[in-house]
Amino acid sequence: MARIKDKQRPAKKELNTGAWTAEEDRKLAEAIEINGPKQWTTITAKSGLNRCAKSCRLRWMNYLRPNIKRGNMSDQEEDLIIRLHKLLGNRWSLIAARLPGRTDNEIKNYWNSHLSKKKFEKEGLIAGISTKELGSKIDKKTGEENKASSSSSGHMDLEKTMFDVDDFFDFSNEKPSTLEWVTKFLEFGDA
DNA sequence: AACAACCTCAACCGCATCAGA
DNA sequence: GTCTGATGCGGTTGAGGTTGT
Repeated sequence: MARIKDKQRPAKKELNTGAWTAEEDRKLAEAIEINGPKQWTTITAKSGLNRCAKSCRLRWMNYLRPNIKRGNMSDQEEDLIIRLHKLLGNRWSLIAARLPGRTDNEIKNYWNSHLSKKKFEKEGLIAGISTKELGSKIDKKTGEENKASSSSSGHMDLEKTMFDVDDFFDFSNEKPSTLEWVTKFLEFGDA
């Protein structure tokens, strides 16, 4: 899809922006096959694509990468996202790392369009707020709670009252001990 | 059928962090 | 230690599709 904003933006190096074509996808995939999904500046240069490295990386990560799951989220996946979001907040890449085949962008979009609303509906019912009233509490565009109407989101409360997630554990690697802790946390949520 | 309002999601932007010189 | 380019991440945008009136 072509974006007006991108078309209007002055082209610094006449780079292509906007929606990717099938031909661009093919060129990018070929370049990655040769060079591997690293060194994006090299890939960009060798592919002959008139795109910036950042754009190529994003396209690969969110669309062209093998084993990407497309289509609806399963109930299990949805449940996992909700729990991980409660635990980690908006750390989409970390959440995506626990959902094989899902991208951070996809999870972020899914959260903003589906789950944040569900969350507020649930919380609204508990707090005695009708679904209609929730409309004014939730930002129409993002589905997030309006800052003016509430001081903090659910996960922030958890972080403030219990511990600092950043300090408490590091999800940047795949250590089995870390996974074990998270698994225990999630099992605890089931009980 | 026509229009408006709302929703979805691919893509971009700005910033932070990392790595090498 | 610091500079610079590359990479990664989260927030945001907006075109196109869908649903409601």
